[in-house]
Amino acid sequence: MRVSREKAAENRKRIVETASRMFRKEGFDGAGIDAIMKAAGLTHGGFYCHFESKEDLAAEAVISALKRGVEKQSRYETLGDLMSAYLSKQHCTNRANGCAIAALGADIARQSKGVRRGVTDCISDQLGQLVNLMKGGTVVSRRKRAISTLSGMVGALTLARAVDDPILSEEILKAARDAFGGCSRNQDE
Amino acid sequence: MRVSREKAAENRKRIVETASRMFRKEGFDGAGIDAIMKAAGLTHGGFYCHFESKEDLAAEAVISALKRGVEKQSRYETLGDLMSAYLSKQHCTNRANGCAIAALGADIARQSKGVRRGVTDCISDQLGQLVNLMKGGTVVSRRKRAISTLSGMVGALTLARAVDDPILSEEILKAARDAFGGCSRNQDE
DNA sequence: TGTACATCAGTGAACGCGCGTTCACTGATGTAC
DNA sequence: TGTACATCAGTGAACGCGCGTTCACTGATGTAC
Repeated sequence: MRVSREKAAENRKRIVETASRMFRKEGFDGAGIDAIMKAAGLTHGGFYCHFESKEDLAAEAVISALKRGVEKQSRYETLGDLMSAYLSKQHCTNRANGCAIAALGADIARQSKGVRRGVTDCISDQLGQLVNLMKGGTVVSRRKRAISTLSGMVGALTLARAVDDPILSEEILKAARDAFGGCSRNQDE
Repeated sequence: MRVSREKAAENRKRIVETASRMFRKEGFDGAGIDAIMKAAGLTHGGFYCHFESKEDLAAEAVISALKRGVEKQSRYETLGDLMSAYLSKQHCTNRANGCAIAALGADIARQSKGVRRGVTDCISDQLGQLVNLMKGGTVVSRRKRAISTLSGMVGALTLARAVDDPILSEEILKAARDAFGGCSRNQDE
């Protein structure tokens, strides 16, 4: 049966948010439309009232997750605080609500143009924010440090999650926190 | 028809190598058994003469790729050389023959115990090698730098591949080369 | 404001397809005498 | 060394299943008068 425009918009939003979490947890192929719709409290048939295809939803869901991530990141005042949060055991365990780049990793490169364009924009935004957290040095130097810091963040989380041994996993997170959390100052100073 | 034991062993090896490349290029879900066997010059039915399941092959293929990667890495005498190769445009483009961790990324964390155990061992080996390339500082400091360097490598490659814009992609690789390639010396010295 | 009709979000059965896996069969290889 | 038989790597058809997608239908919502 038909629902109000308001309710429909709510449903659509809920589908995107649910998918965003499920894709991060289970991967693009791991989360099916039937499972996503069920988790959003609907039936799979209605999916195509809101989206053209699964690919279409994937683009929206990833961008939604990344935008939220950029927003969350903007709340930290120092690089150290950001790093403690990003490279925490909590973030490492909780894939569904964390960084979409680390959660989807290499699969992003295999996705449609829509997904990749959105990801590119969000990474640019994230780098811009990181540049602002860097202290000292030229703009060029700060930008370089922002890039290597983001690389370290994503890589460390990927490694910490890939590894089977909790001790090694924690060691990776700690080493990366120490290495990248403190390097907001230009080391030439 | 039956083939000689020698030939069968060759075939098996070729399946693992083909799968190793195809998984890295197309992901675990992207490469099907039929396609892998065809690429190896066989038909899909014979697959189960060699492996118990696709999961079984995945574990072997990933470990094979990682071991080859560790071996390749051992040929470099300085961290700078290793970084130039790892963070090259060539490696960024050529996913099929490159680092399995960067190529499969977050999907590894979603794989079976067999895959993850093998990955853990190989990462440990890779870290051990990186420690040897680090100059100056204590063993603890070198180990920490090895971890943050590996994180930076994997993260930078993941980002450079995820991004849609070739200029940003190249910028990421260059920034990471500069940041991590030169940091084999302890910065406290 | 009330009534008649059109719209369309959501339902659930069905479709086609590709996947991992199984199976009866083949025939060259390996083994026993 | 030669012969008879057992083995088993590889073939190709078939199976069952889950997936993304389609479709006829429902009935509350929105609209036109």
